[in-house]
Amino acid sequence: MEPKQNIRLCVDAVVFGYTAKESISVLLIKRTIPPFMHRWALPGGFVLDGETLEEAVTRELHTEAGVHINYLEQLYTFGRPERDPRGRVVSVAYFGLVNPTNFKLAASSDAEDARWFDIKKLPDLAFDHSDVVATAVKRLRNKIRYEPIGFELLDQKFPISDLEKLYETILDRPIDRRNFQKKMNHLGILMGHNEKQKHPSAGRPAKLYSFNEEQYIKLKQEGIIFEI
Amino acid sequence: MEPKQNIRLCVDAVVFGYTAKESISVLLIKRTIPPFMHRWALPGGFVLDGETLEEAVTRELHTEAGVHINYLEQLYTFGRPERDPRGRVVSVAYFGLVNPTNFKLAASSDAEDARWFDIKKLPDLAFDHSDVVATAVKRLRNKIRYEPIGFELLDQKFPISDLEKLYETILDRPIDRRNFQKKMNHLGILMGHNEKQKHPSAGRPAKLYSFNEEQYIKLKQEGIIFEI
DNA sequence: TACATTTGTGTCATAAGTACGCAAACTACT
DNA sequence: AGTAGTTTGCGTACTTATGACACAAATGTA
Repeated sequence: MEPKQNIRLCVDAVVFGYTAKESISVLLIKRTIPPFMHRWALPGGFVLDGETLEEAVTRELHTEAGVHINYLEQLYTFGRPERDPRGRVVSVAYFGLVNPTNFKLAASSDAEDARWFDIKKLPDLAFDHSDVVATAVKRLRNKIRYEPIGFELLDQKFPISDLEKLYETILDRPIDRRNFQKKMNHLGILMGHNEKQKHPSAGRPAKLYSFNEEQYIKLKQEGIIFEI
Repeated sequence: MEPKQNIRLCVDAVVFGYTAKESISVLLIKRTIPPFMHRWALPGGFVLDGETLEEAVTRELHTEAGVHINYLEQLYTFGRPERDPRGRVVSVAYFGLVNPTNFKLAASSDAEDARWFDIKKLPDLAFDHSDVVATAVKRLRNKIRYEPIGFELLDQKFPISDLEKLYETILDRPIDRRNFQKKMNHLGILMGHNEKQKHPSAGRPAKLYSFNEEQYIKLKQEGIIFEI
């Protein structure tokens, strides 16, 4: 009655980080085992029988790259029968954000190496992982326009210009600095601190802000839509 | 090296239809086999080894309910270990839209019955299917605000007021008829026909329109954002 | 023919978005 | 010190979008 299936299930994670304050990076690991041995790939692996999908992703990220994740959501499930040379492997992909300055990447036994790659300069990836990354980049571009996910990528306190540059990088278009500040102040999801940027390379030191999550949740409940 | 997995994969479909022109319905089937025998559930079933996920959904919709689908996209993958009493079954849920006036529901051997249910008056569902439906309703409400999916639910030619009532139903709030018309005309994704509504119950007969997909694709490429 | 009803078009006030100008606060160089 | 260069913070004027509402046109019905 229930057909015998020969399908295995894995999870993969597309984790974005904002490193050099000028480009968006994605976390990749170098495979130590076939197929695609010594090729770069997304961190991920087979789901264990008793764990949830989120647990599987978190576990793999920890063991393969030593990453503690700030934000994680499900992205898409890739199920093309030919996507894995070993046989039928369906992969549930996740979308993650971290602030890379918070920790050091640590490749484990499962991975030769773990590194950040600029999303505009990716190497050839294993499996269909370039499709997965492309899907994640689309999600990132869409999502940042109406949800305040940018804060997960920055330090806790930051000048508004950092946030603006992040938006410019992700959306890949210039944004008027003054209108962006006006909009952010108007939205009220930033909390000002009586602190200033320490060592600006040049120019007037900027006031530091942090994300006011309480205010954001309040606005969301009132149905106010955040959009850039 | 690769752990022996005991996970099975199935697909489920949340198919919406706009029937009585006053409420949104979802397609459910009555199960003939345990678990949850004789309970209402989403159409779906196990994925076959050689088929894609989309093929699996389409096949199940066809065999269980005789439905030809207008629009289909992936919704979310549900993977809680306890979601199926038979063991670990991960389900990839899909989101579909049809115009129910185009065909007759036909329950097959796999289902005792297939019926449309008002999304506000759902019966107790099998498995975690009420979570799945809730996720799909959220997606429907979000999606209709910035993508012209409403057309999949209406006849090919329709008066603007039908489209407006559909939006009011899905968003569950009143919309100013005149501003809605203005906005639709301004967007230019409607194509007017030199035809009028045949038998209006009362009042001036409305001009009939159809969706101008070409124009929509053009606008989308130019980066113009559609929003209600 | 009068009336209820629904559509099509328009107006007007207000809110939001866009493109700038300019002074304040800092660094670096002379 | 003083001056040039840079970046921030705040403001202004113009354009565009949104929301509330008025009114005539086209139909069915009494």
